[in-house]
Amino acid sequence: MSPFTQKVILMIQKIPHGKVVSYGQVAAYIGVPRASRQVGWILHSTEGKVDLPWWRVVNNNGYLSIRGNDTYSKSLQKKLLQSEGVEVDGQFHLSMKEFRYRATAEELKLFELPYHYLHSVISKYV
DNA sequence: GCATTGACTCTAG
DNA sequence: CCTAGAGCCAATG
Repeated sequence: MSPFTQKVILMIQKIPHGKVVSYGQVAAYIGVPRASRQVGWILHSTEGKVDLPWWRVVNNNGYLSIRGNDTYSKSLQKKLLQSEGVEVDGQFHLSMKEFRYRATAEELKLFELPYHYLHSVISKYV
């Protein structure tokens, strides 16, 4: 397991109950701002193998973008989100404005991001 | 090493 | 609000 993968997992595990983040946000928070697709890729490849709140990761416009139709599906993701208070509509859409988790500098400390970069990603997700 | 593959994102129109 | 297209980069074979 690469350092990148470990950071992705760690970041996802920090998402609080009842909140969501986007794939790109996870990537940005660990210091690789354009690696959103890899975050999705990792989530797919580790499904069922790693203990992490995968359902709290959605795309940046608020839609659930999990692809699976069987065990891991949009329906399951919707159910899990709603069970923790996140409202998801019939189009599998939710309000990022309302439910997005915003990390603080303190919470991102372990990723050792350069000072100016750290503050730019924090201000990016207001 | 090279090509392919995405649970992505951003911009333009 | 929607669609198309380009860019993205870790993981795989």
